[in-house]
Amino acid sequence: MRKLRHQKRDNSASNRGQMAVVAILTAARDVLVEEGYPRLTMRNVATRAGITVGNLSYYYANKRDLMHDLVEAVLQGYFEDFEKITDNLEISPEERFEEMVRFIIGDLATKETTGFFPALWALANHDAFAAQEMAHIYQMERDSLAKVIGQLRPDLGKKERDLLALFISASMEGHTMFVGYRRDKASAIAEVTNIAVYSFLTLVKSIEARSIRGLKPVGKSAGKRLAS
Amino acid sequence: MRKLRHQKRDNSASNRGQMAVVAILTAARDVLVEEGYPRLTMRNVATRAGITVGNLSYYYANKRDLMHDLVEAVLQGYFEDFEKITDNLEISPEERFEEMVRFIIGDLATKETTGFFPALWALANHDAFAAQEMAHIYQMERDSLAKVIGQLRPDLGKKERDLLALFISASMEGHTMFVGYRRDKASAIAEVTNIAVYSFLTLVKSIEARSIRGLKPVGKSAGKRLAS
DNA sequence: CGCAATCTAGGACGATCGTCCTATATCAGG
DNA sequence: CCTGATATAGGACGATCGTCCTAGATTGCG
Repeated sequence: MRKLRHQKRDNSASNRGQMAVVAILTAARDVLVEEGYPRLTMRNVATRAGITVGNLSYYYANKRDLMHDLVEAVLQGYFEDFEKITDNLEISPEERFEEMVRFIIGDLATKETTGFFPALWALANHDAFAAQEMAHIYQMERDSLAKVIGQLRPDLGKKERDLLALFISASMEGHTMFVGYRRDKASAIAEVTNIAVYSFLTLVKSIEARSIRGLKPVGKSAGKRLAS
Repeated sequence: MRKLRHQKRDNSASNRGQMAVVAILTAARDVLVEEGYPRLTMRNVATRAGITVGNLSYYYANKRDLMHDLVEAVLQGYFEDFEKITDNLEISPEERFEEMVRFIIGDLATKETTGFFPALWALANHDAFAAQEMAHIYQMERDSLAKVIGQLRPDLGKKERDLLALFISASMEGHTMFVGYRRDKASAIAEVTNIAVYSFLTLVKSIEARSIRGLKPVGKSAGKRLAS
C-alpha cells in the first residue's frame, strides 16, 4: 500500500493514519475528476485533503506511489460491484445481462466515472501500471459478461463468448464521452441505454460463429495525417 | 490560425512560415501521441520540430494557441475522410454503412488515433475548446451515419436515426482502448470488427421505435466510492 | 505521568514549466 | 545590392513542480 519515508513498520496503520490515507485518496480522485490530470499535483491533493505538502509526503513519499494507490482504490470498488451482480442468481440470465448493461452505462454517467476513466485511458497509453490495472478490471468485466453470455448461448465456444464480451464491454465504455456526466448527449442516456440493451441482447441471441470469423478483411486506414 | 507575437499581418504566410507551422503541429501531435499530454511542453515540441523555444514562440505566442491549432488540424483530417465515404454513391447503402464501420475501427487502431483521442477525451472534460471541437467532429460522424441509416430504414423518424447513429458511433469509439494500437486485445481486431458490422447492421435493420423509447428506467448507480 | 511512536507544518532545494526580450541571421522585392 | 520583413537562437524571468529535511505537536501505552 502506501510507502512511508520514515517507515519502521507499516503493518500498524493506526486509525488516524488510515483515515488520513482515505482523505488523501479521496482528495486525489476529486482533483483528478474536477480539475484534470495536469492539476493533480501533490500540493493540490494536500490542500484538498486539508493537510500540507510536508504532511502528504509523510504518507506518500512520491507522486508515483500516490497514483498507484489511487488507481487501485478506485478500481477496487468495481470488483465488488461486479461480484454482486454476477452472483445474483435470483433472476434469469437475460435479466442479469440486462442488469449488467444498465449498471455499467448508469455508472459511466456519474461525475466520478466520466472524469476518472478517460484520464485513466490516456494515462494507460504511457504508464505501464495504469495499463495493467486497467486491463485487470476490464478482464473482470468481460469475465462477468462472458459468463452470462454462456448461459444465454451454451452452443457458443469460449472464444466466441469472450469476443462477444469484448465487443459489448468496449462498446459500452465508448458511451462515456457522449452520455457521460455533463457531456453533449447526456440527456439521451435513457434512449441510448434502451438501444444498448436491445442491441446487445439481439447480438448475443442471434449471432453465429461464422459471422465472427468472417471473410472480409479489416478496413485499412491510411493513418491520420496533419493539414493534408 | 496561429497568433504571432510580432504580427503586423498574418495573411502573408510565407512558404517558410507555412512549413514551419506544419512541422510544429506534426511535432506536437507526435509528442502527445508518443509521450502523453504531461510531456507536451513547448520545449519538447520545439526540440522535435528541430527549432528552439524562442523560435517556437515566434509562431505560437502561447501554449493555448498551439493546442488550439493542433486539435483543429488533427480533426480537420477526419472531415475530409467522412466526406469521401459519404459521397461514395457507387455502392449500396448497406455496403456504405459497412465501409464506414470498418474505416472508423480501422482508423482507431492506428498509433496516431489510439494515442490522440483518449488524450482529447480527457482534455475535453476540463477544456471548453477541446470539448467543442470534439463535439463538432463527432456530430459530423453521426450525421454521416444517420444519413446511411435513413437509407436503410426510411420508416424511422429523424430522432430515432440520430439515436441509432449516436449509439453506433459511441460504441465504436469505445474499442480504441481495447483493440487500439498496442492495446491488450489488438490481435482480436478482425473478429471484433466483424462482430461490429454484424451487430450494427442487425440493429439498424431490426429495431423498432418502441424499443428505443422503452419502458424501463435507467439503471441507477450509487456512484463510485473509494476503499468502501 | 513520561516517553517513544506517530503525525504535522513549514520551508528549502533544484528542475522544469510558460513566457518574454533582444540580438542576429536570412530572405525577398525594389 | 540594399533594405525592410521575416525567421531564428539564446538566454532570462517568475511560477510551480516533486522531493526532501528538520523541528515541533500529538497520540497511545506502560
